[in-house]
Amino acid sequence: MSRHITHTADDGSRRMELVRAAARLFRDQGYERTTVRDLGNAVGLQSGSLFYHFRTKEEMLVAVMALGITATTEQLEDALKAARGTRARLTALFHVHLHSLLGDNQAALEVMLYEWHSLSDATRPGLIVLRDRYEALWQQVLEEAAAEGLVKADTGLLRRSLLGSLHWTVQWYKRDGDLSVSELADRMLALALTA
Amino acid sequence: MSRHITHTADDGSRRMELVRAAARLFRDQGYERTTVRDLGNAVGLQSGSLFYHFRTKEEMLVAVMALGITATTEQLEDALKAARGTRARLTALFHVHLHSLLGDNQAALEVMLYEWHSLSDATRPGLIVLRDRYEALWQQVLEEAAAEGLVKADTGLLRRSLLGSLHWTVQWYKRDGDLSVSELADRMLALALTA
DNA sequence: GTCTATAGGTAGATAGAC
DNA sequence: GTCTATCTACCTATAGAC
Repeated sequence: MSRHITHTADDGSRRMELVRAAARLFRDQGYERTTVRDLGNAVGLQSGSLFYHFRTKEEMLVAVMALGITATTEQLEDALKAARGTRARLTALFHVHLHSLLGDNQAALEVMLYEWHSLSDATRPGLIVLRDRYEALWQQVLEEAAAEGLVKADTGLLRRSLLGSLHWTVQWYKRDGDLSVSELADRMLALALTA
Repeated sequence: MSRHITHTADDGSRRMELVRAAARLFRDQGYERTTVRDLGNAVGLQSGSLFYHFRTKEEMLVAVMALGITATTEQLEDALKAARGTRARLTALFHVHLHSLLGDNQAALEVMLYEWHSLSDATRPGLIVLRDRYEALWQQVLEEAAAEGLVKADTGLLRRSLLGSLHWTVQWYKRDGDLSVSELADRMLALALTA
């Protein structure tokens, strides 16, 4: 009765376990190179059994991506509510994003960013909605900051540039180095400030 | 006798034709989803005939990537030589990079940036050398600019942030919009300047 | 829910004729 | 150099037993 449900919430826990395993595999090997046998092994199932939980392999990719962007959006909403003042909200943008991207067991957002071309045309629009909701939070804070002169006024392009900078960190940041994620967030914010 | 040569220069022209077609297909569909039959069709060959020119499909990917980064490096070297003054050299960084990434028939650099995980461990080091040579040019100019107070002093992180911003443009820039590549380069440079 | 077994398709690569 | 033909391997997904 609960087969093939679309939502990504923490239900049956079997499904969620699969999504988390898929996130790590898709990030490390790429979606196409990850086989359903790999996915089964990762959770101790035969490959055929996966299709009780998901209709197709692509449905797993969509679930991973949706998890990545919705979880990050929720974290950002909470952090923004707690932040007092524009400067604190700017800080929240950078910290939440980088921790979601580079923190432990945080593969889902990276998959969301780097596997767009593996999606079919049918599934892309739904994820675009989720992405736009996240970016709208950024846009609001940036406009507020620009009004106070904290950042430059070209906020639309600034949003895209900053998000690009942050997304790219997954390509070079080494967790075992001496730069912590929080330090990195602070230094990247400093680069964006006008003063 | 000239089978399976490694260099990417404009030799036989057949090989180069293949590399250019592969660049477009790899960019549009991704490396894994592009079949050797697709590649053959694109140049009017049967799939088996490709393997006279390249030992493996991956060798084609490496050729595409090497072309993308070396061609861009050469263009940047030329532009930097011609530029008078630090400000002009900064401008060259942004313009060359974005035209190489977003200009007509410029798929190779994008493949270089977004298909790293499709490379085997054996082929990656060679491309890293080429990438580092390109980024070294950026680093030099940024340090020069920082010394003059044109950009912030955290040049290592600045280089990575700016390159991330520029790389990400392929995800949202629309060539048929009203923003030209040159305008975009100028506006992105403006965001990076301290004043 | 998970298993075994396998259908049905397509992938990269090779061999030998021309 | 390119073609035809094909090998071998592996892929996603399904069927039916338990």
